[in-house]
Amino acid sequence: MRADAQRNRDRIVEVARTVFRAQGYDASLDLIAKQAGVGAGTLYRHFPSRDDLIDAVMQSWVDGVNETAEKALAREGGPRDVLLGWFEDYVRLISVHKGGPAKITCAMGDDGSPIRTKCEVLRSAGDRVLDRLRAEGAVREDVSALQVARLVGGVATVADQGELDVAAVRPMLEVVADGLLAPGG
Amino acid sequence: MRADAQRNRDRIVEVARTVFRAQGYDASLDLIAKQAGVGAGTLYRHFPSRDDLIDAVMQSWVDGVNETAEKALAREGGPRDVLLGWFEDYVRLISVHKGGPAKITCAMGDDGSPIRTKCEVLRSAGDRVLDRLRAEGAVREDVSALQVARLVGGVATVADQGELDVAAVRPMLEVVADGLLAPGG
DNA sequence: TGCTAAACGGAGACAGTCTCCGTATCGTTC
DNA sequence: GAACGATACGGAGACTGTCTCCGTTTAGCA
Repeated sequence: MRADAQRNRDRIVEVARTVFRAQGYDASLDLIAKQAGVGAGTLYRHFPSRDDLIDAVMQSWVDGVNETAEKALAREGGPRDVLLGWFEDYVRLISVHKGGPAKITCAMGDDGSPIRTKCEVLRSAGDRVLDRLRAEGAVREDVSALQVARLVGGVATVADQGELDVAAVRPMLEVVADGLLAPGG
Repeated sequence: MRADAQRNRDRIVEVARTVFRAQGYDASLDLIAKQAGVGAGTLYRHFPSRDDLIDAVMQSWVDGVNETAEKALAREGGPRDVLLGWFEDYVRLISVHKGGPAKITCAMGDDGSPIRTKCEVLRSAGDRVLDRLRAEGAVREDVSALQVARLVGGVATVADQGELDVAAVRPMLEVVADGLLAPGG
């Protein structure tokens, strides 16, 4: 890639990050282009669709995910605490940007999504946490990690769109956690 | 209201119902106006915001909700079956239109929402089901009916946006049900 | 220094939202 | 049944956002 192209691309992503954070993922792309000091054509050449831009914005964020999963695994306490801790972190992670929970949860399991790679990181992090708990026999076997991600993602989506605070989210996560710890069937 | 105004209003709602069902709640309002044979001004006078129109479209649908709750209460079987039956019906009810789950779940608990009245019907139906199960001591007390509605609504939202089928939704609802039946705390 | 492939950028086509205001219609009153 | 005021209509058009096309510019190589 030519040096000027790289420069422009970087600037677009940087501007998009701030704008998305402030206005959500449906902010005007032309505005982002203008703020980045490039033409609309340049933005669309680098990022043919909105999702492609979102994917780029999320790149740095991904690193935090794995770190968080490690933290969850290292947590003291019983399975319920580990699970709840991870759920809360997970919700926080995917809620960094407004509209994020819906975007991510929706893309999860959709192999054609432009943000697929980001979802995989999240999923494999979730897998690690669940696998450990399953190894301890603490969590029911008949629910896949993908379904857990969707459940918790659903809670996060509702919280995000309804602008609920942490206190309102916690009890819902408890229900999900208890449902997973219960024998089920 | 003048007779011609009433006629136009009715036609707009009828057209909107079909268009929303086919294209989702973000269909073009100008198109709906055109199909109803009225000017854009007429549509916007009757329904200042999109949500006002959605509210009107949902009116007939509300009647089905109470009926469904009665059905759930009359269901044979233990608390788990009653709960799961209601959850599945609930998801089906709010998923009649594409985008419905997010719209409804989001408005739930928001007193200023134009579709507030519709949500209340749903909530009171859910309350009746939960109250009966609580009276039997089958369901934990520390989770409100609103939170249950949000949990199940979250599942429905994810299913709607990710176009999941019933088979994928069922296990998630089971987790929620088991979480509610579990002692918790 | 000159050349060419690569990249730029912004005008403009298109689509959707929403308002404004001149025009038409209803229904009431005499 | 004619006249009138309140009510409602409708569509042009201002505005905003998306996305493309193509003439112009520039980086990087020889």
